[in-house]
Amino acid sequence: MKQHDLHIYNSLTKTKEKFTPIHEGAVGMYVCGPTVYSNVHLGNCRTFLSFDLVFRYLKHLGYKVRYVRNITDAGHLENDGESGEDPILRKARIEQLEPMEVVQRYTVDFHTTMAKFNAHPPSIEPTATGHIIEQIQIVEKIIEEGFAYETNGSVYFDVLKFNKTYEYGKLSGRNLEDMIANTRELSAQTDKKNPQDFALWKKAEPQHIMRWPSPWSDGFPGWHLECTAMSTKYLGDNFDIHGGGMDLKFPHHECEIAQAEACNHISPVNYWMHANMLTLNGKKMSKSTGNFILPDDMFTGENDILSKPFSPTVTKFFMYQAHYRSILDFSSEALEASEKGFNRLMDAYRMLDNTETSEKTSLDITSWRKSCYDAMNDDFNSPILIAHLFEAVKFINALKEGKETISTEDLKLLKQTMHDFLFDVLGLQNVAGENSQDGEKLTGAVELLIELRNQARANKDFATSDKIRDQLAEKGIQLKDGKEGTTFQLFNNV
RNA sequence: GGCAUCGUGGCCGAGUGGCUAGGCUCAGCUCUGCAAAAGCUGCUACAGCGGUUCGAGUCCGCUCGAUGCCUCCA
Repeated sequence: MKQHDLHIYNSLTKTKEKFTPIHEGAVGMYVCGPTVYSNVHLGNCRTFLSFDLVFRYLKHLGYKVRYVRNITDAGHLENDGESGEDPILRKARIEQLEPMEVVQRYTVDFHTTMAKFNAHPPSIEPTATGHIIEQIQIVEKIIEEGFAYETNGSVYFDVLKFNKTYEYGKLSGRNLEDMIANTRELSAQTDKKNPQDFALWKKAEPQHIMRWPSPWSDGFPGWHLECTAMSTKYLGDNFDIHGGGMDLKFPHHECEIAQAEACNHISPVNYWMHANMLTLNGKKMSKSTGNFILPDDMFTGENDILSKPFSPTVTKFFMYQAHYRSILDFSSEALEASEKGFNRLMDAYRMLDNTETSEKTSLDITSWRKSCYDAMNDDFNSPILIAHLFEAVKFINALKEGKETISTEDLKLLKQTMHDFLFDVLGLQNVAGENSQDGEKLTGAVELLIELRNQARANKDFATSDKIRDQLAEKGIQLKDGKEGTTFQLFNNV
């Protein structure tokens, strides 16, 4: 375990708190995963990448982390009342597929996309449909405790009754009286005692395909239940971290707290973390409004929003240049700025391999390294971390020009630290790809052309030399003349 | 309407009451056959109004504006 002083902003208390896990050296973390009825869009990805950073950093600090992220494969209704359609069923109807075919298709898409972003898979990835029994047991327990009631084969959570003993609304800062006063009801609620009550179990209509037997009816679980069932099953009644998108804070996470407290009489989560939204045109990315971009469309450049394609690692770097609790707006200009910075950062890192060393070091590497940790320890402040990494870039470039010096030992520490943060913590990828066989062949061919060009330049045959340079550029290969010869770089995705 | 968050230089985006965040753009310079690339230097902002304070982007109040949630949503 590395020594650290990690502080996490807790949404429940609205303050940064020192992180102390329940079991020393181990962390239990649950994150709400996607509902797999369509391709994950970039906004969904941001949340999962925010928690990938958390996962990676906790592991980097030496914790044994059990990271549970669910797959919601039983769709919930569009509203909690009597009407509305399950989005998975709707998709299955439209595309004439079995619901589980829909689920399978988009689960695979989700995994493929996260792999492109170089996100670590969670330790356990449970599905809602795989935990129906556990969910039914929780409903039974809540009924037993007196906080739920059955009406016409459906079971609802009695929020008003719960609120007499516990506190409903403490996470999202709402109080029940206000909510009741401001209820806007469009259609009559026949089954619920109160509009604030939420479904634990819903009786299925005859046409509803996804259904399971239960003590109350053939039906399906309410949409807040799966997370309570799976988080407590794999992490215990009380665990360290629960994360999710800001838009899940209410009602989803509020209801999770209520369910868990009704069952176990203990607040389930010590640190609630909420990742903020990715916006497009100033508005939240959202499947239902069509205001979103798909990851693959941005990797290929086939979209109307961006001027060019961007790689997964650049996209991730762009996201990490903003703090996870801030809204981030997505635009072509902002992506381009990040891409240039990213390339500069990677160039500097590569340069460390052929850096000359001296007796002394003109920069305090140890204290620089500490400032990197300080940034991450302050509620995973990746933008500050990246600012520090750019300070190192400046130093590395100065080394090259002989304006600064570094000892062999410090060079090793600098390189190790850069490596740790760039690749282990941020999970970035060096896009060079020199290792493949094709890459070697390409390198050989381009180096030959570079040699021919330099001969032409020596002979002042600039017509030939410029032809080589310009035509390679047209093919997406950029020559870069430096003091120590010419190198080349492939334009991304051309 | 209710709850919450936010408004930072040309753009993006950090900021624990007092000291230059950082990236990109732009300008100048170095390098170069020319260019590109690369490097260096420069560009001091905090929505408005009032208050607390020796001192506020940072705390308090009001005004204006934006966003999220209150229906499925990361």
